[in-house]
Amino acid sequence: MPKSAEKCKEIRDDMRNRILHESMLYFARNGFAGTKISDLARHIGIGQGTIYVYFDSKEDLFKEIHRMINGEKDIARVKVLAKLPINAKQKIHMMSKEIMRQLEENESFAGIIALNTQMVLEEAAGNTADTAYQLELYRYTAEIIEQGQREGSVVEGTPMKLADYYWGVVYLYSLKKLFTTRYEMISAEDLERTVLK
Amino acid sequence: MPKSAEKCKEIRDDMRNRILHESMLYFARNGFAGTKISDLARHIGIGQGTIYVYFDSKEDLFKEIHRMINGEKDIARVKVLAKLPINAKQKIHMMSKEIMRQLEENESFAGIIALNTQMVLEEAAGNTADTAYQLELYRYTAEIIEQGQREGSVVEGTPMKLADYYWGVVYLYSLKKLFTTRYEMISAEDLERTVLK
Amino acid sequence: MPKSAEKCKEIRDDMRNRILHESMLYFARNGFAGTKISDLARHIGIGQGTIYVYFDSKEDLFKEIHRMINGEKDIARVKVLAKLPINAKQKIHMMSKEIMRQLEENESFAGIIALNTQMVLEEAAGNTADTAYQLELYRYTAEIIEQGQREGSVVEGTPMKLADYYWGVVYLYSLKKLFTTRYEMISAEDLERTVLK
Amino acid sequence: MPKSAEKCKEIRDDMRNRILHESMLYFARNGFAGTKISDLARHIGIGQGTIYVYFDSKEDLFKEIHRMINGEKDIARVKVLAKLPINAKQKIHMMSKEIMRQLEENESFAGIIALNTQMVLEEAAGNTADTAYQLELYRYTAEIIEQGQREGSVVEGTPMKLADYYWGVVYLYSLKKLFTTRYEMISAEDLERTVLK
DNA sequence: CATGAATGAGTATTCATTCAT
DNA sequence: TATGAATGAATACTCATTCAT
Repeated sequence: MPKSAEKCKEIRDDMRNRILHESMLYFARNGFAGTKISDLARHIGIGQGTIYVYFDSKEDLFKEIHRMINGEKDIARVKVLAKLPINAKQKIHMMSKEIMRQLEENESFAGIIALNTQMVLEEAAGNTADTAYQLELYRYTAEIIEQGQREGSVVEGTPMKLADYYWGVVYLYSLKKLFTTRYEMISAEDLERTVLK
Repeated sequence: MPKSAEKCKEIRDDMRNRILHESMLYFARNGFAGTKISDLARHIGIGQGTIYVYFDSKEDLFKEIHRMINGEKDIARVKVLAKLPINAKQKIHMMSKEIMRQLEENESFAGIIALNTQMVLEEAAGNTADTAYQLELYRYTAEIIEQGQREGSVVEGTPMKLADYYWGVVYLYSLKKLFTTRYEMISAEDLERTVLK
Repeated sequence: MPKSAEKCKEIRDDMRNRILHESMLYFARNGFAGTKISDLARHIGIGQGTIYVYFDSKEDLFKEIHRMINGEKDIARVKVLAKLPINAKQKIHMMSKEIMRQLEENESFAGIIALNTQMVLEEAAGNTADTAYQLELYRYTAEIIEQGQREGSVVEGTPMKLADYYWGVVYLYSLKKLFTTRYEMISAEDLERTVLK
Repeated sequence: MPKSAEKCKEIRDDMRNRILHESMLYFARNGFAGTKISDLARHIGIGQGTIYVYFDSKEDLFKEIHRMINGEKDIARVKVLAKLPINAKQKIHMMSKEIMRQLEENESFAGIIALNTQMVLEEAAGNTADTAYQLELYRYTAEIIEQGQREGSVVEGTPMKLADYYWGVVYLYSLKKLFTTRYEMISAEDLERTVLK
């Protein structure tokens, strides 16, 4: 019965993605050690056992979340941006606008950023494969910054340091979004000021 | 022959402070859930039981750390700064220099900032008493920012939002200091750019 | 396929009662401090964790055992007895026969009496709610004794003191039943002699 | 310096006896497992370490208490009583009076009886040496009971069972004395009724 | 000797994981 | 497949014992 098999696969994928998605925010908020499977399951609204139908272990789930995050193509945008034949200031404008929009509209964005940055911070021994993505993102940003420095629109300093600073602030407001309800979001201009003169 | 009561008290106070201090950095690095008493004790170089001689529970220890942090008087400096008869730009210069210096030299500073900000982020139901301190620090900073806006040296925006942004960046680099060894610290100028025109 | 809710509830109730029952005898024999959860679990034939699925703590389990004991309705029998239109001597005969029979046949009876009396003995600060039950049992016994004194079949003395004495002896032989294997049980007549002329 | 050595020994003995004595009541009340060395030391009013100057371990202390109890000569009295050329009823009268007096006046008596009986109840594996004493006491009492049965003043039944019953009641009121403050003591006559017609 | 701070083996409790239904 | 009751390894906490003062 190919039809039902397909349907089945679809249902499975739906559940898997639901767990993956809901878990991401939960882990981002509570950290790995601070997340209990029982709490997570209740939060998702499924039985504890169900998680183990789709993932081998808590750690496996966590890794899969990271794999999913890294699969996201928001990197592509920055990559494209870096290659465009416009000046750095404009690139930074566009990038900052886009980031603030995502942070506002896309519920998952904050989680993705938070988990990603936490991973980089922790430098979990040898997780080079995962952090590679982050570095790539930073590298493209640094390229833009370097261009800006040549053009005189960006402040002096190691480009990588400045890229790191820029994304650090994005991380900061991802945390705020994840944890608090009452806060005033900074503007794209505030964000840009990390690097622009 | 009973031990001299004074000596005893002194020994107790020393050990208590030692635990409190060493634990702060450990908690800041690993989080509450991620900290095992056995590891913590080994890290401090004492027996597990010793921790329970001085604190009722892991949670109690964590609370006492926060109480200690809040007892710190770095607030006083900002308070004083806010009242000085100089312009806001200078105040922000001084404050930023001081912060970066502390971050560089004082091992505990990063831990204090990190734990404090995490606490604020979590705003765990009714922790109003504890977060009050943070707000005070923010309030004085906001005052300086307001002054700067009147003087034309500080960008537009809600003063509290900008103060929050400023200290957010300090938090960011406290995390870097706590978690990573290889990173380039931003300069006082980079920090100032969050609020200065 | 979710387990049927009914079935679940039933399973849970069964296990809870099993733990409650088996623990009662164990606590009665070994006391609260003398009972290790690990031993208790092995004795019941379940995992240690299972106990914590049904009870919050060792202390909670102990309290629930007492609550269960107090819920027993052996009191009802004495209450009924006290109201019957027969003479006190007969009442005491019947009651004593019944008690000795229970002690012989019902494995739990000794445990119930032992825990109950221990509770009364300890009068743990403010346990008034729990000891109330015991007092009720004593009160009805005292009523019978008073009747017997009017009828001339019961010895002189404060009725409550004599009721206390009577049940004290029941406690005594509950302990023997719980702790020793080689002993000669007293007869209903021996028991009656505590109060009958 | 023989003088000071003597003095020293005396001081040592005083402390040892103090610990032994105070511990007896504490153990009788709380049981072995329920007694913490720290609580016991505070109760006696000495440092925890001091106990270990005089006793090897908690268990050693417990054993020494039993050794002390068994060294008591109240047995002698019953032994003498058993041999006197008077009738059993009188012997039982005298014994009961004496027991109730001790229970009233001698603070330690209740503790001695309680610990002793608990030991017998627990039949601590192979503690035959210790329980032997108890059995001796019971044997003499059983002799008196047997005499009483021949004389017609004592009820029928295995003499050892009746002796056990008699001393069981003494144990019962030792417990009351140890644990409660508000209770009415039974009279010597009440006690006698366990065995007398 | 007397003390009480420090300790770690022992005990209570939690939580990721398994498995019968 | 989905469930949640059961589990025991991991973790928090206690307490008998040691030892420097």
